[in-house]
Amino acid sequence: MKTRRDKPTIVDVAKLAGVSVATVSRVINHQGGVRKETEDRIIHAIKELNYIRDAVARSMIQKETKTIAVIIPDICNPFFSQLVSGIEQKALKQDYFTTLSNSNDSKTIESKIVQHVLERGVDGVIVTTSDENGDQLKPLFDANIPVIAVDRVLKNNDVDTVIIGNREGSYEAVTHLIKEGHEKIAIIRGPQDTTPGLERYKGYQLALKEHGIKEVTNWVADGDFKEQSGYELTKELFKLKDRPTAIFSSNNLMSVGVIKALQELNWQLGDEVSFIGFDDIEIATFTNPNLTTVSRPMKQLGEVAFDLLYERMKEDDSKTFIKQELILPPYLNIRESCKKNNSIINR
Amino acid sequence: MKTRRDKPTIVDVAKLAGVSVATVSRVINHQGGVRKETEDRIIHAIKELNYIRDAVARSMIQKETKTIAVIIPDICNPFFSQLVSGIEQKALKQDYFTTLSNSNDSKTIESKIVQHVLERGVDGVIVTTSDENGDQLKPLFDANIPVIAVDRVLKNNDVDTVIIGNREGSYEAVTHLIKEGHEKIAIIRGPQDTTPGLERYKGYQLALKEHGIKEVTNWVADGDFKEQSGYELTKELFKLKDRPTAIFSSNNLMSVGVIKALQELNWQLGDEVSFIGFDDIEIATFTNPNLTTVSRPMKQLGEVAFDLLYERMKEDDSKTFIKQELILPPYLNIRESCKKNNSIINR
DNA sequence: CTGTTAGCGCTTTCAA
DNA sequence: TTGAAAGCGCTAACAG
Repeated sequence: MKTRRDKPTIVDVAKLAGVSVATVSRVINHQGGVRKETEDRIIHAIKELNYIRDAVARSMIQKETKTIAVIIPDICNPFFSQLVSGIEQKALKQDYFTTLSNSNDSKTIESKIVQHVLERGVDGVIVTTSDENGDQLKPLFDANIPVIAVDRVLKNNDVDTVIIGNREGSYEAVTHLIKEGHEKIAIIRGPQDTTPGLERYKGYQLALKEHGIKEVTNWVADGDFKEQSGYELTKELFKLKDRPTAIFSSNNLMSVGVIKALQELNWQLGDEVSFIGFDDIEIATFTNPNLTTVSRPMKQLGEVAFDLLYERMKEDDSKTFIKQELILPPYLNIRESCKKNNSIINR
Repeated sequence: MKTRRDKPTIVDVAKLAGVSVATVSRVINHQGGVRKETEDRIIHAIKELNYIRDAVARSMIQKETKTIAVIIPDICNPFFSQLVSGIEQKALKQDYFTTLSNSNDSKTIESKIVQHVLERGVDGVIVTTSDENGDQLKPLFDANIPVIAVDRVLKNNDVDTVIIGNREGSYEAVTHLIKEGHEKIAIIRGPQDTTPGLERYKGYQLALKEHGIKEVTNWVADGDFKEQSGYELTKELFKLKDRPTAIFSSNNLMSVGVIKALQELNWQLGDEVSFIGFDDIEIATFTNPNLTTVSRPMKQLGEVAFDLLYERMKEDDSKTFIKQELILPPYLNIRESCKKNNSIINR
């Protein structure tokens, strides 16, 4: 075990310099009002003892934390990196410090994080929860710490929320496909018990309906937001006698699976089948043709989230809470994978 | 301004439960030896007041915080995500909590992070520094907090270090190219004043030398580890009367630039020019042919780093410090972009 | 089983 | 210009 007992304290310095601790404290904190001569003696003693003031003891008195905590479910997902990046930048401008924790999509871990965050003290929290029911965040509410939910909602809590228009995004994507002449459009759905999974499907349905296209059961495939499911479901679609002429994938990971399957099947992207995926993805510009995607302003999402949090932190406690919900619009990143192509349409 | 002065303390709980603080402390820390009935009363009081124990005050006494800080230069770089992921997992097993901070490759910010980390208290720090000179980390050393440098060295400090064999990696890559029949091999270098930049170049030189191939100035291009430079330098190489038959790129971002340039130039990858890049990259399996890369076990890097840190944290201070330096081997991820291809070699 | 009390190392009145 | 002393919130002997 480490022993840090032998570290010199302010008392040691005071003794060596022949002054009181108060005086030492004054020079350490550059508060002035100390005779030059005394100060020199103290500084000398500090050097002599290699004294370092204990930051922990200090922060016990100086209560301000100027710190916010960010909790995300997957640090390896580039979307969250972007999000955090946006938060951090804004925070720094207001002189707030950001600490990041990764729940790894585990409610248990998220719960531990909350505990930790609370014990060490923060002024506010921004969270993309691993569980939209949100019981694990209750201690934060109890402690009256401002919380902002981002990208995922908290179903049973009155919490400020910033999300992206899921339904609008997929609606636009599918509409675009339709405008390009497609009618046989498949969707690879995400889990229907999550907001993004459900909402993106609803957007799909809406687009079809508005254009008088009937939904075909065979073309609605149920994935789980993971790469493998996109891969497998694409292979299923390929087997169909009546193949779709376009595929809409509900998230980035599944898109990767779709593209891999397409390559293996030799199902020509852009030529025999069009594609749009929800969420941008690094490989988008390296496939041939490039992938059209529904993109989300992740960085902006982070910025907005911080702004909202900042407002809450500055606000007086007594003010009655009125939940704010912001929905940022996604945008269609039109590249080549969904271009009108007569060889598809008229075959 | 928020007022949180009124946070309940252990004294409040004690009062409400009608016991002493000692007893409250006992139940908080699950030390046992408290009558069930009393305990219930205390727990009730804690709930009632929404009491959370102050970790800062606590760690003033119990010198352990069970928390480590990780400092990285770029949260958006997937390599660091992987690294952190490795650290976190190991840490969790030993019941350590990980907090992550992003210096954004700024020495100033890194310095602030250090200050913050010190004030809130941690048992150890793992850092990929933004500045290999490392003055900004001095306060950590002064405070005698164990520090592990990872992926980047700290030139002027005696610090345990875990890195990947940069020289070996590029040596292997270039050797592989040579074995495939290439002699005209270009390198896109990184900045020569950074360890990775320099070392990777040295590996390149070594491989050439060992196989009796003379280095050609025209084929040594100076990049800056950013995508744009890879892109531009590839275009320069293409203009050469005597074009190389293979390109070795010193990092992931530049590789992306190289591939983009190749596509634009219609300089056929795998057919007219072979390619190997240092660092794996998501697009590797989406180009045609797939990209061969020098891969690094980032996750393992993180695991090893934590193990080392753990050792240091458990160690007695009195032990004289002997710097440890671990170098993990990279490995060649051979895919298709460097296959022997007679149409290249013998033209 | 439970309470009293002495710190942890520092900052900050209040006096001198 | 300096010092004495009261905490910050908690833990850990030591007593009962």
